Amino acid sequence: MPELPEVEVTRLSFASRIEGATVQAAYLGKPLRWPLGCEASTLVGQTVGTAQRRGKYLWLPLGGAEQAEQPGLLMHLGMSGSLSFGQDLGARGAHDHFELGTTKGCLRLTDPRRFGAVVWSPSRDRGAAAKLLAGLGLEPFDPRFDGSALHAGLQRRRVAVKQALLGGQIVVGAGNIYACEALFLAGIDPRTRSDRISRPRAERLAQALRTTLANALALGGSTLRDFRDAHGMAGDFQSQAQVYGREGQQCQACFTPIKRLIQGQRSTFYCPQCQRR
DNA sequence: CGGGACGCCTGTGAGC
DNA sequence: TGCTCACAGGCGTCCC
Repeated sequence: MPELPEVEVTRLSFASRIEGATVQAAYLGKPLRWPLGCEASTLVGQTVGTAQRRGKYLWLPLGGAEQAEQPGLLMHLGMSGSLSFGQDLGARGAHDHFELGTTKGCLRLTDPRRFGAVVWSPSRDRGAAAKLLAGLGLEPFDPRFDGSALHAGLQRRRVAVKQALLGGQIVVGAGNIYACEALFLAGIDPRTRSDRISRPRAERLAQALRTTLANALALGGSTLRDFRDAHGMAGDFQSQAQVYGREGQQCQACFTPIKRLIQGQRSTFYCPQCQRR
């Protein structure tokens, strides 16, 4: 589920409401992808800072104001995770595997498949968080991410361009939906070898990726099944998708049937007419 | 090292 | 109705 737009929509939906709260309790349910890495009691009494996003990770600083190196929780929503935040979230369900009770409300991670994670780290730049964030590519809205940076990154790989986008070593944030959509918007066949993408096409792809992600962000992300922001609001981008999940349906630009293929064990959707090598 | 396959875990929908 | 199977938004790890 959660790609960059969903993670950012989630962050925006609770960050300002939880900021400054004091942690009163922490609950751990079934194991997530990795162990928390500290005792639940370590979190109690900590002050929540400003939630940040890096790629598809959220960083929730704990431990007071503006310390140079404050500890915190690195969170990932995996494939099926979502966060909710509120004063009264109701009874815990079978898929609620982490909760942070605070003076301003309860932050709860619901994640049926448990590919998500909540990991304590002594700081964002050291320990577990640093290790998980190392090697991530540029943020798509970072001014340093432009056609030239994308082109250079693609030149260094020789996988299909779709997989280079998904990998996250060049640019972060695109998952299966938005990688497919951005490639459609840029008119590029997803099977094209990344090092064969010309400079002008890389320029177009960089712009297409930003446009796609910004559009999804504005629509509250994509809700294919269970994505909700921390208020419980569903996203609406899925209704705008041009290729994702539309195998056999007509391309809205040229009426050619959308095709599906498998790349790296994942479905890729594309228009064989609009997208060229 | 780059690249590809695998596995983590649960739910859903299709087909029989 | 009930079973089995394929498949699902991510990504670290293990091989070659």
